[in-house]
Amino acid sequence: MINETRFVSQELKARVYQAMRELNYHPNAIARSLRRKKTQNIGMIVPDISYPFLAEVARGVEDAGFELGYNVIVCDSDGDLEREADYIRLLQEKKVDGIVFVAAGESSSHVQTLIEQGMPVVVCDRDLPGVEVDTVIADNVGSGYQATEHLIDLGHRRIGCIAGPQVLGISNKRGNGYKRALGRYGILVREELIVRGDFRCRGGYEAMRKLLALDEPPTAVFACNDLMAVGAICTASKRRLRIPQDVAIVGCDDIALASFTNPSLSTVAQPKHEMGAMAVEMLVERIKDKSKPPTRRLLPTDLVIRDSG
Amino acid sequence: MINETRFVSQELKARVYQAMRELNYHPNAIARSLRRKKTQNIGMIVPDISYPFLAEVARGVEDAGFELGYNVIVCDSDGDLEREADYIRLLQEKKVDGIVFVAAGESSSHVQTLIEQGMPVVVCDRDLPGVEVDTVIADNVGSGYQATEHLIDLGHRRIGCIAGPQVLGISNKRGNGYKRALGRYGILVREELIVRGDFRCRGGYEAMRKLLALDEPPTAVFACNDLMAVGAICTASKRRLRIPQDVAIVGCDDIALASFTNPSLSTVAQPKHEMGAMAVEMLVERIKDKSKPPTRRLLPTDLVIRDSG
DNA sequence: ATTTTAAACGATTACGTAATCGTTTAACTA
DNA sequence: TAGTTAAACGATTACGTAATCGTTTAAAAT
Repeated sequence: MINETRFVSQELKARVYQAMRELNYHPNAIARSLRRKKTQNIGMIVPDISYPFLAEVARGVEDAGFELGYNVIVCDSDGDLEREADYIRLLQEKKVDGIVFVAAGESSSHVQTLIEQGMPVVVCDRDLPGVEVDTVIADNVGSGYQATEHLIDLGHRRIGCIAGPQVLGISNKRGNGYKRALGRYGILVREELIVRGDFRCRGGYEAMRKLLALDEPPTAVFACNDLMAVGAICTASKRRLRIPQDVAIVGCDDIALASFTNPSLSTVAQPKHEMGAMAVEMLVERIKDKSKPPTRRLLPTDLVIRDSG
Repeated sequence: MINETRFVSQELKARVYQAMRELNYHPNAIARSLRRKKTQNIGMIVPDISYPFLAEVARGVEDAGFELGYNVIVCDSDGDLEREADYIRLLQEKKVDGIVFVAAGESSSHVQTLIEQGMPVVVCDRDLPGVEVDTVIADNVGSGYQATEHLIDLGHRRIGCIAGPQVLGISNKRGNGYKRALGRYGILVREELIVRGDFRCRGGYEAMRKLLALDEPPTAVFACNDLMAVGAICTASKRRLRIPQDVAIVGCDDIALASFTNPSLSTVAQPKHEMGAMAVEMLVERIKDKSKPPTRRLLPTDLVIRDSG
């Protein structure tokens, strides 16, 4: 009938559609979901949808979902493992067909549990160790490497790094790329040149102050995301340092504002929208075939050279 | 039983919960929705979730939804009325309990239709003319007024305005506030001092170029949002103009970055998170009682004076 | 002792769809 | 002409819940 499951004569078809119009009939997706055992809904769990980077990833998820016939239930875990667990339970009860997962913490237990219960999951933007799960991620090590290599190419040897919250954690691949580039070019990694930030402007601002307070401040700085780079530029400007002559600064992400900072920000562009869209594509593949082996996609990043370094 | 609809003895209760644990039983929200005729889901229709302002509003919606027991299905209309209509149909078929609506265009026909069909709706962030609907909105006229009055207080008389896409449309309340402030202080509104932008950095950048190209450029500029203000700062900096001495600039929104531009951006802070949260609270009230008269909440804004003006 | 009342719980049914099964009619083969 | 096959469609049932109705048992009232 309506769902083209068998042959229906033209005449009856016409009469049915006519009646649908007259009665203002619209299919009830809830009843349909109950019967078909699929909802055409997917969940997206993120630490904070208002964080610009994730907002753009979410937009990619949304766009691909629309294209492929899925609605997206967005869940802000707020970096809170308990709230994350609450949302996971809710999404399971609401029978979403799959989940795009941007983890709140380093732990992989939540995803592990989901997988074991047969829920299709794609982990997005971060690696979770020890879980066999579809993953889509940007080349973060490569990003740090690209940025640092660029600064080395410019002649810098004393290069600082404004890292994320956990310098040693799995999260800081970008910091690892920084170290690898230094090593590759025979430059000693100096721990005093690596300062932690909080991935926001304020953290970059404070971190830059610490770097500039060193006896021998760096001549260039790689900030592990653009927000912190903006904070770092702010610090340098207040000190009346010229960028890039006195300190060069390179960020990471390429947020929309990066072209319009003062000076404009050199950065390593991340494929944010693409990452979200690919997560959904992989998720739909997984929904279709739950038995195939998990894949891991590493998306390349682009060095964008502007005026800050 | 589980839903506390009648008395059950302690003993049986214990046995039931025991069995639930043993069988790993979890209620099926789809079946429950079908039976109860409510889904505990709400839809949020926005032009673009990756636009920072809307991302923060969405976060407010998400937080209040979580608190009140609702999940949020986010729908990006992408400013496209057809896609908006598609999403509306989908949300209706999926039987969301209500919709938070940030309209794609100026037309109110979509909302009008929703209302007529009995769907609870709260319009957020923009007024839709001619529809009786719950609305929560920031004081945009007041914002423009506050910003402009501040510039007048600083002694400026020749004040430019970087407006949104439709200068005359209902959308540009902030521009109207600008005009009202000028009028209030007996300053003539000069059309050549009002330039349209696109609400993004690029548009602010271009608009500022136009303003500076005038025979008599303004000594101060009110940009109708912060992204355009950042673009304007960028233009002024490239021209080696000092801010605020040569041109003062005031923005609107107070995005996270506003404290870290160079110089830091004076702006009119909008209650973004609060607006989203209030939209959900109003929506839940509406869901409870569909017959009460619609209300309109006007949220106050705050002038934040920093270094740019 | 008999009736009344309430506590406690089992059993039935509707929600709106889609898959399955079964029935009618016509066409086609032997 | 009888038997076979397929086209076209109506009718039944399951999906998992919650509201309603009905039944049993015990306590309370007369």
